Amino acid sequence: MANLVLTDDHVLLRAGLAGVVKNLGHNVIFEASNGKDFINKLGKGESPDLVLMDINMPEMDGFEATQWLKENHPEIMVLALSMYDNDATIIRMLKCGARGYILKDSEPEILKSAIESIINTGYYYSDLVNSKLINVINHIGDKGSEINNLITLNDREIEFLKFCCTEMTYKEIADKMIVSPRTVDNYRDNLFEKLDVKTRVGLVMYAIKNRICIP
Amino acid sequence: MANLVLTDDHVLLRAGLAGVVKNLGHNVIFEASNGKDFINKLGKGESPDLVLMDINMPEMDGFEATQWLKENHPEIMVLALSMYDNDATIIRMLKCGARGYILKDSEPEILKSAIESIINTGYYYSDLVNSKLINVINHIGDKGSEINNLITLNDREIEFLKFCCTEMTYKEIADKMIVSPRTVDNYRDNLFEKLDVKTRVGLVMYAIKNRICIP
DNA sequence: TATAAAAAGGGTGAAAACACGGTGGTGTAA
DNA sequence: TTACACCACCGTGTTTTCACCCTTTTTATA
Repeated sequence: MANLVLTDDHVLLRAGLAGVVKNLGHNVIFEASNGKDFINKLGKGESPDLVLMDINMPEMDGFEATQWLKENHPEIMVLALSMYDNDATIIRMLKCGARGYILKDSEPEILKSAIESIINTGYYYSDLVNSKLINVINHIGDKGSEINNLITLNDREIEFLKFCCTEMTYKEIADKMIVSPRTVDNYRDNLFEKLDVKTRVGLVMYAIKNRICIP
Repeated sequence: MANLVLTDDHVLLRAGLAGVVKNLGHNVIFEASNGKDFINKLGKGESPDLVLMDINMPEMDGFEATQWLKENHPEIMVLALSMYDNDATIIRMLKCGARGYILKDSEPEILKSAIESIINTGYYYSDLVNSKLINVINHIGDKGSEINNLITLNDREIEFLKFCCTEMTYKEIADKMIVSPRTVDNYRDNLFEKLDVKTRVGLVMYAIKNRICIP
């Protein structure tokens, strides 16, 4: 029996999770609809053992909220709960301090295992996470591997990627970002190299897969 | 009190929905994880009054399943349950026969209203749906409005849109589709006109928004 | 002040975007 | 039947943007 917090912007999913975890004998001390909401509610009253954390949320996403917990309340553990199973998201979430990562279409049985494992051992490494971790190990040092460049996407590049998902030309993007078109060329070419893509469509697909741009 | 079926590929969300609708005094006769699964399970045993239908599902999506119900079991009503609130999706789902459309991040109160309204009156038109419908009315006849072209996307154009979401050049797409590059130019230009976009990125974003391409 | 990183630039060939015209098959209706 | 509209397909161009190759200047930080 543990004290949990649910953080997800989908009320109905939260209601479902609450029901499931209560059936598993755990206690939901509060629910939050995004990272900001979570931080606000934390501190008032009891502190949770474990947070079930959605990733894609408005205001403040799961990455930021988990990172914040790592820095401010390292004793509170996080189980990431996501719709997506792409490498970059999983690795990034683990880097932010998540103790485990499960998909939203998991069976309740998986959720049960994950919660219990994290409460008892501090971690839950599912096959999904393990396979991604192995994948990372196998690709360390690979030129152009996105895994090596996860953290090296700076604010400027993220901003640029968002603009790439619009119908603006690079020249227009340069105007928006108040830099020379040549600089934008550099942003693009660096990202081509980093993300191992060759066209703007490749950039757009990367941005969407990694929720840099929400379509 | 009505007999419901939940169709969604996310087990945890289904569990949540089940809890919520049971609390509302309704009866969940079975759950399905996608359209195909739903059709298979239908017929065995009791027939539902209402189906809570997710849209984006593997195997067979909510559009197809709802269309199938309209043609084969028009007495079974559908409440669409979606993550997304874009015009095209809502209109398409209503065209397929859905009696209402609510977002997954709705409050349980909304779900309650929707279910009761559909059971009692046959329809649930939320503000969301109404605003989209009004939007449609206001844009009927607008040149380039995607609303007028919802159904006129043919198989060839859909196939082309999928290829647009890759890093292939138009020439390579032409080879794949076994037509002349010039024909591909026409596909593209027609879609520019139909979807009111000006660049390939616009096509990609449309394809993703409308689940023609799943990133 | 050495050094790395960010920004800006020049030039080139390929691709994309846009324009205008043409063919053959289909269906509809005067 | 002829005429018309419609659609899928293909051809020849022009202009703009993209993708990729470099170098130089500016800025930041050790």
